[in-house]
Amino acid sequence: MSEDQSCIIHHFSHYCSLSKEEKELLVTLEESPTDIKSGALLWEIGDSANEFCTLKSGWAYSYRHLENGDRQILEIYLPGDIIGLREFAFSQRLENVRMITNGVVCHFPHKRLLEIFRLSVPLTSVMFAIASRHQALTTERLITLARRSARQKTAHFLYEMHARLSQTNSHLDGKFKLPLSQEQLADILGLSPVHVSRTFSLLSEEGLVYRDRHNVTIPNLEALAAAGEFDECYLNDNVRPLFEACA
Amino acid sequence: MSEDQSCIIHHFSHYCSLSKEEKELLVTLEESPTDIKSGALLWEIGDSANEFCTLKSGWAYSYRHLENGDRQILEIYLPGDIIGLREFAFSQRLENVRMITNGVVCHFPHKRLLEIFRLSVPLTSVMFAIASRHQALTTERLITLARRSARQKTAHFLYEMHARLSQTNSHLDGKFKLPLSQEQLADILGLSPVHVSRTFSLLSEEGLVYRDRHNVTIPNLEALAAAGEFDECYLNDNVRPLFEACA
DNA sequence: CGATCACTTGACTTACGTCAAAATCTGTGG
DNA sequence: CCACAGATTTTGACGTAAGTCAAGTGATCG
Repeated sequence: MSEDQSCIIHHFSHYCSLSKEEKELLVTLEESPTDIKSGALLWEIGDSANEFCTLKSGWAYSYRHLENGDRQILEIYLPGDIIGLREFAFSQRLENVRMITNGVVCHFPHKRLLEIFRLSVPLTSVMFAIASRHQALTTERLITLARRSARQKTAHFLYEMHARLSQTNSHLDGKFKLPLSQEQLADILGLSPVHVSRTFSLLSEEGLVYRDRHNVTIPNLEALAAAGEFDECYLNDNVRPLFEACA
Repeated sequence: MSEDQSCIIHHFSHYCSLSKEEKELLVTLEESPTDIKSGALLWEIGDSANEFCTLKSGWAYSYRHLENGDRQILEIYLPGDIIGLREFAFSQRLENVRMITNGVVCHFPHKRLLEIFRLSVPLTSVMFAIASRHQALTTERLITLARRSARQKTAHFLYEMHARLSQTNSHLDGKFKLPLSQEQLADILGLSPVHVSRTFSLLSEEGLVYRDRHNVTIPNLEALAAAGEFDECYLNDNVRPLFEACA
């Protein structure tokens, strides 16, 4: 596998420029890529947790069921993301993970992370930075879910997806494919499916978001960011150069 | 400063037994303890982020303001907690942090963390484990805030506080001091202050929680856990031994 | 002993949920 | 190319948890 094809290297390079050795170390995390079908489970709550996955292609999501049968989707994973970081401290899975589309994942055991710790301070720092960025993302979503209106939640989510996709796919230009049903959107946003439908209608009337099946068009990104009170800071802008760590 | 007084060592020991050298390394993180008054800001959003704090004593909380003036409290910090992990990847603070009570904090620069990365794989693992446990906590709160009723939110929060306090203070036995106003509770739980008041009345009528000023009494912990749909897993039970890392 | 602050209680409003029916899309086989 | 079945999505009527406003009741403190 060439380094250029590795989306994990692409992901890491975002934080810090990497030496050849570090790249080689990372490439080993993406051995044995496995095809996986849309709708398939990667793992379930309670499964033993001793590995991470990198998502080479496709979308996935993690979720939990509540006692009343509601489902909360916790995270949407996009190509290049690492799945399962959350459970490094635990012996069991704390959440279910399921593929949204067909995709390819690579498994690597937690032990490999310890090797990284041993071999490269820069990569360790990047892993830590990724975890902390992840945390920032979750926090932002927490604020949105706890406090904001359906309109703001939806705008915020769509803007976030666009922003995250832009990172790897530079010329989206306000258009992207969102392979999620409204029921799934409801489970992400903490709304009912019918209210998601109404909210999309509203956003469309306002000219903020047009949607045809799974194709989303955002004519004015700034307007949508404003509608969702989206705070740029937490995603990219201030990602720390970490040059001290890498130098 | 003796090692026995160090609450950071106590905190870390929870994850993994530490060698003498590692303890010494940790103790250096708690140099220069600083008194800090109730209500004082540790930092504000936008401040440059180049250090963590350990909280030796007292309570603190992090928060953000929304555009409509609402405030969301993101995290309550208890003695032994590390504040500011979230911002390791960022150059600026993403949230405000304020003391709830008088307390003592110790500052240590991000660079020290890189030293830890360099010097000790076990400590690096523990740092990572702490970050991942933190993430688990935030995720659980996200689910609660997004999906559950005021009664469940309140029960969940109180149970969580009790559980976290029990970790360092073994014989609480259902009684503890909660130095938070109902307005602050509202800002944590995503409710209005008046609804917090009503919810406490309800919990009290149900015999689940009694409260006199800032003193909370929980006669039946299991009943409260059930009311809040509290899932033990995510806090302690499954914290990974990490022996492989330490051995 | 007022003055200020935190909490409680009640009346009314609102955003979102629920239920159920209608409309639309998707795919399959004839 | 059409017909039909099963999902999704939309629309409408109605219910409810929690918000808002405002007045009242305690605490705490100079």
